[in-house]
Amino acid sequence: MTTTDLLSRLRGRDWRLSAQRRAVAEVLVGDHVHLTAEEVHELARSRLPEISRATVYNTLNELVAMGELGVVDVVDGPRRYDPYVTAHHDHLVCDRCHTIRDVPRTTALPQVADDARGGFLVTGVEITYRGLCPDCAARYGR
Amino acid sequence: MTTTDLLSRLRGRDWRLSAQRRAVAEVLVGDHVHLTAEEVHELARSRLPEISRATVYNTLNELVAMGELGVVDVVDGPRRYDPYVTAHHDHLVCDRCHTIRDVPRTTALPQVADDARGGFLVTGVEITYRGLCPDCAARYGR
DNA sequence: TCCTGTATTAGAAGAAGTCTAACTTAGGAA
DNA sequence: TTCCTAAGTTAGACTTCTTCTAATACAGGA
Repeated sequence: MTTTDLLSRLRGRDWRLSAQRRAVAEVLVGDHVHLTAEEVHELARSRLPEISRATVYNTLNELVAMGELGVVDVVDGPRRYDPYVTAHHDHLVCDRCHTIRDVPRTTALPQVADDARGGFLVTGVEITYRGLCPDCAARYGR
Repeated sequence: MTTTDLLSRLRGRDWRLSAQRRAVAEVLVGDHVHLTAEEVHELARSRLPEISRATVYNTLNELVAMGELGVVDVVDGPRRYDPYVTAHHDHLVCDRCHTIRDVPRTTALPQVADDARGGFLVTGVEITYRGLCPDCAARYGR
């Protein structure tokens, strides 16, 4: 297993690693983690009780801008942050409880036909599968 | 051209078509329209000045639940509503100005591998291409 | 040590959407 | 007609999530 975690990647960056930023980065560990800002704050607080909400948001936004953190939008509810940016993957989202599951991207990357692109510069593709997670499917689905 | 517009589709439904609901539906016309709730309210107001925000939101939510209206989430900024639900298509979203462009879905539908699905019931797939629209690419891109 | 720019903080403010309670309306029953 | 009921509408309060602001703290270089 050679996945480089967020914290080690950040050491190689020209980015001041304060105690607060470290606390945020330490919490964003694992390949299948999709935390809300609130959850990150909660967890970071257990390492550094005085860390503020604004700092958590600032840090998350910076990490996203640096490309070190992904964002998953589940339509309902708050944004989720995904530290697993080292391999392309897609998301299964439960329409009921908003659980997210990672799925490897096996299909060939979809392409936009040249004539449909109309001058648009395409830099990325997101595939989101929607449906019901096992729990919600058992409870409400068929 | 045989695209059935939203309003005609609604006539075939068991759904009371009040003046307010009609105003909302009349505004959601066209195959490449992605309005925010605020924009729908604004336009509906020009037909029915006393229509309230709550009614616009209620109506939009009902139409979405009925499957007669699509939702596009652009991560930043408000949700957009897309009356073009009669043909599968995907979206190109500008990361800077949040413009949306429809693209026909030409690729085969991506599939989730059985072993990655893990009991998840998949009901739909959304493909979102991200990048810069022509205007923003000219201004900021390379 | 001083200086400068970056980070952090609490709390206010903003944006988007939902909820509440009162009011209106339409249609059916008596 | 008059009454009744259920559905629809309304203004405005409220929630939730995120960003902004202004004050303060801090770190590293001159």
